[in-house]
Amino acid sequence: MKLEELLKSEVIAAINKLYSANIDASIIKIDKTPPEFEGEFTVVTFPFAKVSKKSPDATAIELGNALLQSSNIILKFNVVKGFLNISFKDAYWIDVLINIPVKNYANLNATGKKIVIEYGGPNTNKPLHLGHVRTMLIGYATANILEAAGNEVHKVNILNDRGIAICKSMVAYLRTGNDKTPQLENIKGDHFVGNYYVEYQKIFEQEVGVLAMEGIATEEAEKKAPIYIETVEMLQKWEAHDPEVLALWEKMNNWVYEGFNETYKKLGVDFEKEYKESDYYLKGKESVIDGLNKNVFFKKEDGSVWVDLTSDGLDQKVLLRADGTSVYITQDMGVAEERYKDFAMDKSIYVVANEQDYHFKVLKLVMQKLGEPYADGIFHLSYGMVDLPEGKMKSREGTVVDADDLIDVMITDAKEFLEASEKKIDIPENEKDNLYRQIGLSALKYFILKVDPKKRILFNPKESIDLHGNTGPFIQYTYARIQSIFRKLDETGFQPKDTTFNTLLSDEKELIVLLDHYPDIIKFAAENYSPAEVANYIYHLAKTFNKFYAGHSITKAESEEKLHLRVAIAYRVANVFRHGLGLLGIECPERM
RNA sequence: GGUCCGGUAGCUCAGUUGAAUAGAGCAACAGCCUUCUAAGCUGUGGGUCAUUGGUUUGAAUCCAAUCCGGAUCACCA
Repeated sequence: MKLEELLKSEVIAAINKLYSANIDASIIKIDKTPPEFEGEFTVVTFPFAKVSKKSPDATAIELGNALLQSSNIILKFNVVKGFLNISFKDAYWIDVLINIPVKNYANLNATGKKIVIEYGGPNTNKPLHLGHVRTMLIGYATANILEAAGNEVHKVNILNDRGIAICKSMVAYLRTGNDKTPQLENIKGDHFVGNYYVEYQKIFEQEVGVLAMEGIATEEAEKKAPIYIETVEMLQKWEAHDPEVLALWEKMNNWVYEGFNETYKKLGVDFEKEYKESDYYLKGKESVIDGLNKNVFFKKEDGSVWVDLTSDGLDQKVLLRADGTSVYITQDMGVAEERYKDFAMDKSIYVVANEQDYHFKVLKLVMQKLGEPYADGIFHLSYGMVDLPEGKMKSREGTVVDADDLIDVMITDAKEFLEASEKKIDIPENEKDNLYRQIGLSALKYFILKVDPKKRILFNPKESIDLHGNTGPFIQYTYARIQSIFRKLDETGFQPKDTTFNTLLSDEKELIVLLDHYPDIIKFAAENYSPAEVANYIYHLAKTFNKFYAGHSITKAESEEKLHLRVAIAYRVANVFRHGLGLLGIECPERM
């Protein structure tokens, strides 16, 4: 953005000289010139018409001439309907190009800020699904982007490991499990435990059906089903620290964690620390009592503790039940407190679906009322739900897209595509599986990350994700083409060097202008917590490079100087692909 | 009902601190491989930016109202 700042100050000076008027930098609007017009940057001159007392066109021409006089990097300008399009000298852009570092480009200066970002948040009674995949991909990519933008970032997970749900799996296992284990059955641990959750539902419905035939109303039957009663008892025993129940709970949760870890690894996400709800759900109580003492919470006659948020436009919320046990928000208070002890963060980002918008508003307000130092830094990165063609995913109806299945399908599809293509990929047999994995995952990750997190996603499992157009594989492919050029050049003993380039074609200049933007894109993506910004930029860069590639040869450039110029461009474009895709958690195959 | 989020091409999405003729991809059609990887490139067709009104030199973008979709408003998590 250096150039735009420079241009702004020149505009201010020129307006002052021309019209003896002082204008504020904030009214100057400088855009990237759209491709259909000549120039690289455009100054919008409508706001100056007031001080020039002339038409925007006349003002633009006078301003353009003044800038041409005062600046030594402006080559020429043209005016269209009040828009002043400015072209800079090729020498300027070549200077920009060679000053783009080939290493650590777009790693911005340290901000000194510490950020904790939470994503994942699985329940331990069943395997991960597409919704978790979206959280994890958004969380992981956002963490990378924030880090590149100069922040100290800590990635954490929260495991919802207690409560009625896991007890359902436990009860069903006791009834029908016969001491089986995931190892014996050769099933991934989380799926193994999830199967008993499904089993619970089956038994439950059966028992409710039997009671219904005895003439009991459904609502009542659901509470009288023997397996439900057993589950409630199980939960009570868990809360009473019954050793047998605790042992079973731990055993089954550990199976689940083994399964989860496998999925994290496949997906390429990781965590610095995992918080278990069971470790902290009691700790939130201390904060609640603290709030009572500070008079920011109040106690009702029955002993339950509440916070009144009506003056903030919300309702009254319960923080502690009448029997003194915690509710959902109590444990989030406890975890937040613990997290601050661990990291003393300036900002806490929670990557959680938008169905919890209300919850996080409450959490932030409650922490602010308690005067916690990290309260203002709480930010809910709210993402839209993932829909299927037939509507919302529903575990009860079995329409949930399983994370492991999805990853496998993507990789298999990539494999089938490559095997069916006539192209001979010149890679060793033992590296092929890795390539299929890289491509399949890239299709999945890019598909999810290119969409603004706020928006809902429509996912159609029947149409396997595309590998053409605005996709991850398209960008990988563009990268691989560049690498192929470099391999060819290496064979000829080519040595890159800085020659004195003269002129630029518009396709070349366009690439340099785009490369110059990259650090600003990172900054913008970090400020907006939006991996989609990075994805869209990289796609645009790939598209622009392919246009250039189709029109001009690098290895057979018109001259030695052009060869070196184009190598310098291509090398930096490839670096940005690797860096940008890396932020999204996507790998770059050297050939494909 | 209150609150929040969304509605842009047949489909999936960009564009929303106001700015030129609203852009991509997919799908359809027509071209381009003796030349660095055709997963590519070029072109054609496709739009009441949900609707109406307002602010402005200028509105997909800001404001108001309405319609449609979703979420949420539990001593569930």
